[in-house]
Amino acid sequence: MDEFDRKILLCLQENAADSLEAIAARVGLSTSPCWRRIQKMEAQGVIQRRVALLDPDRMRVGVTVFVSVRTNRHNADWAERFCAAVVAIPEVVEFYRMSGEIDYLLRIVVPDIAAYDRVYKRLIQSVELYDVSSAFAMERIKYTTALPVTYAE
Amino acid sequence: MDEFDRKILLCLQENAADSLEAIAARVGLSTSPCWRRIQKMEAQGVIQRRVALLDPDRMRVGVTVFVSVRTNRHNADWAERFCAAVVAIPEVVEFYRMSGEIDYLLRIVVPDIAAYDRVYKRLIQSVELYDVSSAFAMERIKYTTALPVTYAE
DNA sequence: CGTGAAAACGTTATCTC
DNA sequence: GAGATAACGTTTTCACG
Repeated sequence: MDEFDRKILLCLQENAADSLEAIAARVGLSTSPCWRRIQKMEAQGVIQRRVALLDPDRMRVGVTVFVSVRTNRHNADWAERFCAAVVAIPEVVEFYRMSGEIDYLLRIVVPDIAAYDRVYKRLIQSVELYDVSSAFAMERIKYTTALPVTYAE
Repeated sequence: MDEFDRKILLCLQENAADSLEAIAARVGLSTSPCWRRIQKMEAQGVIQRRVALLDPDRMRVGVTVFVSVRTNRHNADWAERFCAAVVAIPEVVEFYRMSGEIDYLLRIVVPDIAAYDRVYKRLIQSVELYDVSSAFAMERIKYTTALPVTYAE
């Protein structure tokens, strides 16, 4: 991956609605090679897909909660049921298995604390959990879907 | 916002590359009213923008680290300098001011632990921090940019 | 890689019912 | 809201330098 590809990815990560012509102009290529590069990166799976980003406040999910989960049930069957239950909750937008003290970390978006409580109850009744702790975000200072392009080979 | 709008948003959050015709067919409208609804939601700012999502592994940023920051400097000047420094780091993809024990939470993406250490050093030399603790994600079980549409009015 | 051009396709806008 | 249509722009493919 060369400088041109990296520039194309920077553009597409910022704004995927731009025309091919506009992208080509910005990266310093003509449309044909620019188009060929985008096709190649889509075929390779570097570019996974294009999505629309919505305004959380206007969608009434302005409250972000990070939920740390600890378990005492370290077996595959439990993990499978827990993961399936969490993935099915639409308010859970991120879900990681962690190293260290905390076993799982969830990011949840809801309109208010009452709505969070309903999600929390759904969570704890899905499977047995050892410890669940919630931390509320007061302010979203940075949120980007754009990955750094500097490490790509 | 009615059921049609919500269905349109579900589609666009999944795949913004689909043609208007395909979206209209899926939500059960003809192209004209579907197009008008999308235009309206873009004008209102409900739909913020369209972006390309890249594969983290192929971009060599497969390692996700959550960094919890505590400070003893609770003044506006410090906060401004800290936020400006963090926002400028491309590896930081999410950055929240939190309630409770932790003052700030960052999500950082890097290729490996050595690269994380370089970001960590950049972070701690930017401003004085009371406590910084890192938690590594072992597995990304769910990650979506799609907000739940059920709360929108 | 670049240019240029043609065909195919999708979008936008308008109008009628 | 549906459906039709026309103008317009973009995407895609191609041949050639």
